[in-house]
Amino acid sequence: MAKALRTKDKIIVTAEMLFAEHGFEQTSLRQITSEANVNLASVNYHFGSKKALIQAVMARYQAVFMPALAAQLQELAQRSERAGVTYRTADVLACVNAPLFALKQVRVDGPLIYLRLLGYAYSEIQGHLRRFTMTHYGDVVHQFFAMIQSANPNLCANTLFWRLHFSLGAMLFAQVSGQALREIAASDFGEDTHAEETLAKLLPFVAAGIAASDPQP
Amino acid sequence: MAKALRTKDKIIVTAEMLFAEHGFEQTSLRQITSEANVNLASVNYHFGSKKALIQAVMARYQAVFMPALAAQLQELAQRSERAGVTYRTADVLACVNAPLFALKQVRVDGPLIYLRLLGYAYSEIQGHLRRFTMTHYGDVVHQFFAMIQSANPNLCANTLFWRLHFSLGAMLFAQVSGQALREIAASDFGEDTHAEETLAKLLPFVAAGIAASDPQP
DNA sequence: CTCTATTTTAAACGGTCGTTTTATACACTG
DNA sequence: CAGTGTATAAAACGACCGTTTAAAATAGAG
Repeated sequence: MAKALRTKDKIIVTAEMLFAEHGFEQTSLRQITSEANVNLASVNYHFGSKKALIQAVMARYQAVFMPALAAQLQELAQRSERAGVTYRTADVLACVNAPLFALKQVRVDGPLIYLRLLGYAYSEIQGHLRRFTMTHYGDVVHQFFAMIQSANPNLCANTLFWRLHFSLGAMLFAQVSGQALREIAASDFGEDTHAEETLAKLLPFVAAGIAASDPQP
Repeated sequence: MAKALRTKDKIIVTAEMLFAEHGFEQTSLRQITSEANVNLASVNYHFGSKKALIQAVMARYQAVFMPALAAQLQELAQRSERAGVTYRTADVLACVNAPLFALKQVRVDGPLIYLRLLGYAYSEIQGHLRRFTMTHYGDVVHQFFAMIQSANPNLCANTLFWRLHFSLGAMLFAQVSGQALREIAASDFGEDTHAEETLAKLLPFVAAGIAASDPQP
C-alpha cells in the first residue's frame, strides 16, 4: 500500500514535469514511466488511461489555485465595498498573483508548471479542459468575469469576453514559448528576464488592453 | 507536366486547409492525400518530406504577406515624415491589415488560413518557423519593431519585446481557438462575431497594451 | 512509333504510440 | 502460516505514422 502510493506519486510528479516541458501529446507514456522508473502498464493500472492521467495532473493544481482565486476575489470585493470605492481592472487581475504563488505548496516550481500546463491544455485539447474547469469551478470563473465587467461598466460583455481571451492567449503564449523567448531576449538585449518577471510584465499589458476604450461599442 | 502541377497543387491546397484546421502535427499525410485524391507517396515525391511540405505551405503565404507589410510600413514612415508628425502604436499595428487582406489573392479565405497556420507554427515547431521567417524576412520584422519602438520612445526595448510577443500570443490564441470561442460567445451573448471582426477587436486591445506606461522602467 | 524521363501507383518497412493481457511478486488479514 | 486482494512486471496487440521501394503508367522528343 505504501509502495503503491509512491508509484502513483512518482508517475504524477514526473508526468506533470514532462507535460509542462513538452506538452501533453508530445509526451509519451513510455517517456514518463522510464523517467519515473516504473513499469509502463502502471499508468493504465493507476489512472486508467493517458487522458485520465492528464486530468489528474490538472486537477491537482486547479484544486489549489481555484479556491485561492475565489478567496482573493471575494476579499477584493469586500474590501472595496467597505471602502466605498470600485476596484479597477488591474486590481481584479492582481488577484491571480497570490493563488499562483500558492502553487508552490504543490511543488516548488508549481506556478510555472501550472501556467505551462494551462497553455498546452488550451492549445491541444481545447474543449476538454474548458469543460472540466467550468464544471468544477464555473462559479469562480463567472465571479472573475463579473468583477472585470463591473470594473469596466462602459464596455459591453462581448468585448470584455474577447479581451479576456486575448489576455489568456498572451499569457499562455508567453509561458509555452517562454524559454525560447527568454533566450532571444537575452541575446538581443543582454537582459535576462526570469520566469517570474514575465508575469509581472504581463499584468500591465493586459490591464491596459482590457480597459481600453472601445471604438465600436 | 500539366497533370504534375495539378497534383502538386492539389496537395498544397488541401494541406494548408487541413493544417489550418487541425494543426501540422495532428494532420497526417494520409489525411491530406486521401482528401486530395492523390497517392500517398506523391507528397514525398513532390516535396521530399512532410517538413518540406509545411515549409512550402508557409512560404506561399509569407511571400505575399511580408513584402506587402514592408510596403505598408515604408509608406507610413514616409507619410509621417512628410507631415512632420510621429505615427502612433495603433498606426504601426494597422499596417498588418492590408497585407493580411492581400492574402485573398492566394485563396479566398487566405487571411484566416494564414493566421491559423501562424498560430500552429508557433506553438508546434517553434524554432523552426521563427528561423525561417528571420532568414527570409528579417529586415521586415526589424523594421516593424523599430517603428513600434519609435512610436513608444518612453518604453525600453526589453519591455516592448515582451509586449509584442504578448500581442502575438493574443492573436494566435484567438485564431487557433477562434472557432470554439466564437461558439461560446454566440451562446453566451447571442452576438455572432465573425472571423474578420476578431482582428478588429484585437487591434485596440494590443495597441493599448503595448502603449501602456511601464511601472518598472 | 520508339525510347526516355517524369509521374503515379500499390505495397511494404521500421518505428512509436496507447492499451491489454497474462503471469508473477507483494502485503495484509484471518 | 495460509490465502486473498493489490501491485508490478514483461510481452504482445493493433493501429497509425512518415518514408522508401519498385513496378506500372504516362508523358514528350527524336
